[in-house]
Amino acid sequence: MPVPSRPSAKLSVDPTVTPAVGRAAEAQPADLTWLLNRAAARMRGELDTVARLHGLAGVRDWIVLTALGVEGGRTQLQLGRELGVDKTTLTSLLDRLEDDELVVRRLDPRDRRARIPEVTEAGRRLQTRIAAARDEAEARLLAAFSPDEQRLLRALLTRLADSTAASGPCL
Amino acid sequence: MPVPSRPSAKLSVDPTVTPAVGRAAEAQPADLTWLLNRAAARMRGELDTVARLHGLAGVRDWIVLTALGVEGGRTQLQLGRELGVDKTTLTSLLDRLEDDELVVRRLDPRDRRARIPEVTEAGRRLQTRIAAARDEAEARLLAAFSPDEQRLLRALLTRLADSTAASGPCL
DNA sequence: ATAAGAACATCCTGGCCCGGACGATATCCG
DNA sequence: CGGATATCGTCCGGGCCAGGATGTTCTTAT
Repeated sequence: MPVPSRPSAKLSVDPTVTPAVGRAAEAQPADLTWLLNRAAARMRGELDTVARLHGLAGVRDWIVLTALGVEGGRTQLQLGRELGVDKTTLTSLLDRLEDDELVVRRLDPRDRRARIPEVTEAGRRLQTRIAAARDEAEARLLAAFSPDEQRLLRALLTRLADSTAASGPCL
Repeated sequence: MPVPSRPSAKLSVDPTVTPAVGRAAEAQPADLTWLLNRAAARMRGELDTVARLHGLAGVRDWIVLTALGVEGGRTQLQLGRELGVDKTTLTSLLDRLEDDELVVRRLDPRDRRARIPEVTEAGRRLQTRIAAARDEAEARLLAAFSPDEQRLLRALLTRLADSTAASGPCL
């Protein structure tokens, strides 16, 4: 994950690599990988907290809910691939969600081996609530940025995310 | 952790954002949490691959190596707190690194309970090699960005990372 | 000086996740 | 039509990580 920053070279004369592991952020061009992971971990943690507060077991539950809400009709395997979770993990995730009445496993009418998970009305409502809370949390963390900066950040990250993995897993 | 927010969404109503009613206004901003996590996961994966290619078990090993290279003299517990890994996990991490002669556990002369891990010369060399490979990988992923954009991205992320967690764990 | 309590590292146990095997079903091909 | 092969979902075993218990050592108070 994150990496304790290291100067991509340049002005650092020190062969022992750049100092500063976490604190004292320091102005040098901190390693991008580390910066990204740090910021991402923070926001993921925030979202995870929100999800737990709303009764879910973690972020992943919410992601599954969201994915199903965006587009249904996929089998578990397809969904797993899309989300980047192992099929077996998805099984247990869905078990829990189904217990909580947030999703239902319907039989695929065209393939009786396959199950097609669907969000229930309750699941949809919960997903929406959590999304709203997440937006709020994001806004809080972005308070120090001007609208222009926020747009810029989004734009840059979008380009970066797109260029790296066209449609890779997101977990 | 990210959220499968929608693709370039055009006409699809995005459930991840406020469900409002009709509003088509505003090209809704792709969820920042998802963008960040996606980009971060990609880069972390890249670094992990690099670390494995160089004989390590994963990114974490490299992070430990780096942290020790930056500043030694810390006990395992202190190091664990700094890095955000559980002390027990750090124990096994160090076991492996010590087997590979990349670090050594010295006894703290002032507290015989404590061990002070130190990087060996071999460990230092390996750390440097991997850091160089990482810089290369980063540069590759940033190829589509102009120098100005790269600086801007770094600056924005630095602000975000700083504002979120002053000195939280980095794992 | 000594005894009580805290601190450090390790070991052990439980939980989570992935890879492989299994039963059920679908598809292909003769 | 019928058998061989591939696919879907679930179950089982191994590996990894966090939390609790343990042995050793340091610190503090009497």
